[in-house]
This record gives sequence, structure tokens and C-alpha cells, in this order.
Amino acid sequence: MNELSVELLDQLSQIDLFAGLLTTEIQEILAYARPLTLQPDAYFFQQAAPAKALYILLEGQLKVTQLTPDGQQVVMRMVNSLEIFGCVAALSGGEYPASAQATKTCQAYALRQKDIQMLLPQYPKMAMNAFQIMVQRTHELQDRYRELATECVERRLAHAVLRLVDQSGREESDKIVLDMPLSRQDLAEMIGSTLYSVSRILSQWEGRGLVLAGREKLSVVKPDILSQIAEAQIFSADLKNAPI
Amino acid sequence: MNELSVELLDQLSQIDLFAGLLTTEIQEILAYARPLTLQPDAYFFQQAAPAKALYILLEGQLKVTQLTPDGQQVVMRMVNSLEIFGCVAALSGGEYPASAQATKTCQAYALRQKDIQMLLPQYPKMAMNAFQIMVQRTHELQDRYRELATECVERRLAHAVLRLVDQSGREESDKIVLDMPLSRQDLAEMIGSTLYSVSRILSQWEGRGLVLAGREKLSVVKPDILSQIAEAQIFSADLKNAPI
DNA sequence: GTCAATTCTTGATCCAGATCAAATTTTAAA
DNA sequence: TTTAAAATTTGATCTGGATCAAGAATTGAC
Repeated sequence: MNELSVELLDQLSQIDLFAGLLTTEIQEILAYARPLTLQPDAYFFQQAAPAKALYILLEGQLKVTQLTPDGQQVVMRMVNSLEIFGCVAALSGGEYPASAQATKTCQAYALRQKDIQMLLPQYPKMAMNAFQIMVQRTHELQDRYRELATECVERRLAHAVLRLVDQSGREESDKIVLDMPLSRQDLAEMIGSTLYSVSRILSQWEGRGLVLAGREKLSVVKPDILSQIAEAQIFSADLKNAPI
Repeated sequence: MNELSVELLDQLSQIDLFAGLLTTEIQEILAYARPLTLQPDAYFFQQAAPAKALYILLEGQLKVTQLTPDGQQVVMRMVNSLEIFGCVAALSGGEYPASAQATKTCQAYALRQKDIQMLLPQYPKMAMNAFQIMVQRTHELQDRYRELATECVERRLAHAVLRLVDQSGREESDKIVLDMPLSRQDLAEMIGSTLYSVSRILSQWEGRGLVLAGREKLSVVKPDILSQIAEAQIFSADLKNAPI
């Protein structure tokens, strides 16, 4: 349909789903895609809605969350540029198991389920990529599950922050800035804790010069120490009786 | 290679991975598979070993576990007859993210990674199935993650027991028997708790006539009440002050 | 600027469930 | 049958982190 710019195509070929495909093939596939823009806080889809489309995020950021029957929220995943989400829709078809809500202004492509079903057999390479992505996703989720089952809140928070740094950290001279609105509540929902516990730990980290925390802002000053906390080389508790 | 019996082929066609395939196709695929038998407690593969094969469980049962750096175990999944496991190996190739240990005598087929890579494009239907299975797996894992993040031990245990009932419960006249060695420790590892907490809850359930618990044995007498506990319709705590 | 709405901090308290410590029961092996 | 090993129960205690409560800081609207 629409002609895609060279830069855009260059971006698109970086998407895992399209790895190894020719740009002409990507164009053929995207002929079926519908572009859309969402403002922060808007939803791509809501939990339990019929899964109609898979999305490719071009620009922006969003979170995938599940709501429990009693209203608690759990953040399953943060999605960044050039990642796909709503994969369940791709084939299984049922309902979205979670909601997807923009945390920044988002530009994305939507691929309808019936188009995907038609396209996947036509582009086996893409099917393989999709499979690969799901395996990867399961793998990550397993790690987080183990983390939640066995690690204390401080370590889980360290892991979560480091993951965010990896995914969307912008390096400045003396720190790594997380360019997104990120409340204590958000962090708590990522690690299965409460905003109070997160606040306490961040305050303590800030006191030790590991991070800079503001209202819905966070920068990491010493990622290496954070890694040590995440990997249990060091406990904050150890510092209490540490020699000066 | 080997001729497969009619009964076996009938069983095999029930496997999700082979859904929609012709029995001749299944035979072609399984020509590449290597059959193997494992005694209880033996490992199909260990965590961090190079992922060389995907397995199809014909008969028996096993558990997929992750070990934390400090030696705690987490049960990621119980695998029953006609399910596949070690899917990571199928494509991504890296290392097994978990170990697979037989809990009963197991009969399985192993499909080597290189054979899978060759077969998948040849049988697009199978590739679709594999994808579907991974989506399903992710879905389940998400649910368990949310459960772990938000629910109390008693409810998580109820969920876990009901899942086991679904997967491998054998119905008797007055109860549903879980035909597998199942220690308090095993259950604890499935829900991210301790054997002490599990023991206390099972004792309490037994006192209320919901289950029959023995050494490495468990039967469910009132699955409906267990469902209510799992879904928080009822709390054990409520009973303390309940009218007689 | 002022005001109101959010978000965040921090102290105080509480509790589910982990940990510890002994029995006790079950099972299997000698 | 005796005995030892493993699994389980159950009481006692402890504690990480949730919950509650009350300000303080930040932000945006007017």
C-alpha cells in the first residue's frame, strides 16, 4: 500500500520478528498492517478483550499488565521500541491475557489476526522468528518467576531497575537516566511488592549514592553496585556492621 | 525407520505438537526421533547444559526445575504423558534454562535440534503447533507469576493441587487420587513456599475433610471447596469465627 | 503567584509465613 | 523384626515486608 521510507525500513529490519527477511518481504507483510498512534495512558487493548491483533511498537513505550480479581495490578512486561506485543493474538486467538497501556506517546503497527494466520505460512522465516520470540519470552518469565519465588524485595528491585537500564537507559556523563515516568507504585507492581517498600529501598540507595530518585524519575549512578546487590554479592544489611 | 504400532500412532496424534498432521507425516518426523526410557529421579537434561534435543513424553511424569545460585529449587512445571518439554532446545539452541527430572518411569522420544530445524520448515503445521504451545506456556506462566505476586500461600497451594488434579488426577469413587510421589517439599517448591507451611495447610485441610494426605501421597476429596479457596470465595480464617 | 491533586517519605505497628527445634510417623532395608 | 533413613507434624519464635497513618515534597492548573 503505502511506500515506506528507507530509514523506516532500516528500523523495521531490526525487529526480531522480521530478522532475516528481505526488505521487499517486510513491505509485503506491512501492507497488511494498520499504523496507529496512542497518547500516554491510552490502552492498545484491555485484558479479557478478544485478541484481534498483534502489534509492532515503532516508537514509544508501554507496559503490559494483569489485573487481579481484587484490583491489584501486576506489571508483566515493559515494551520498548521495535518490540512486538499482543503475540497471543497472533495465533491462539482467544482473549488478551493482559492489558497494554502506553507510558509514552506510542507509534505502532497493528497486524490483524486473520492476516497473520494467512501470512505466517507464507513467510516461514517469520514463523520461526515468532517461535523464537515466544521461547525467549518464556525464558525471561521463568527467570522472573524464580526471582519472585526465592529473592528478597531489595534484590528483586535491583534486578528490575537493571533490566530497565538495559532496555531503555540513556547514558549521560555521570549516570544512566531512565527516560520514562516511573512511580514507586509502578516499580512495586513490577516486582510484586508495595510502593512503601520500594520507596524505603530507593531512599537507602540514594543515601549510598547508587541512584538518584525523583518524583516519577530514576537515574542509576552505580550500576555495578546494583548488580552486586542483584546477584547477592553484597547485602545492604552487611553495611550496618561494616568496618569504616 | 521402525514401524510404529497403530495404538502408538493413535496416541501420538493426540500430541499438541502433531495436531492436524497426517499419521504418515508423524511417522516421517518420528523417523528422526530416538526413543529412551528413564527411571524415576533420573535426569533428561540438566540446567545450563547445551540444549541439544526436544523431548516428547509418551508415558510417565517428570518435573522441570530451576536451581537458584544458593541451592533453592523452584518447580517450573510438571510434565505429563503426551506433552513436550525442552522446547527451548527446539530452535534457540543455547542452554537449557532448567533441569528435567523423572518422577516416575518415563518413556520418551528425543528429537535433536538439528533435525527439528530441518523438519520445522518442512512441516509448517508443526511449526504453527509449536508456536501455539509456546504461547500457551507463556500464558500459563503469566498466570502463575501473578498468583505468586498477589496471593497467599493457602490459595497458591489450592491452585497448585487443582492443577495437578487436572493434569494427572485419577478418579476413584469418593476421591481423586494424585498418582505420583508428591512430598510436602515438592509442593512447596511448586508454589514458592516451605514444606512447613504446606504441611500445616494440608493438615488443616485434612481436618476439614477436603483432602487425604499421606507420606508423598495426596488425594482430593472435595475439589469444589478447594476451588473456592483458590478463588477466594472462602477463607480458612473465616471458619474460626463461623457460626456452628 | 496560590491551591489542589499527586506522589513520595518515614515512622509505627502488625502479621503471614519463614525458620528453628523436636518429636513422630512411615517406609524400606538388613 | 529391628533399625535406620527419610518424610512429616507441630509448637515456639522470629522477621521481612505489608499495612496504616500522617506529613512533606512536587507538579500542574488557574
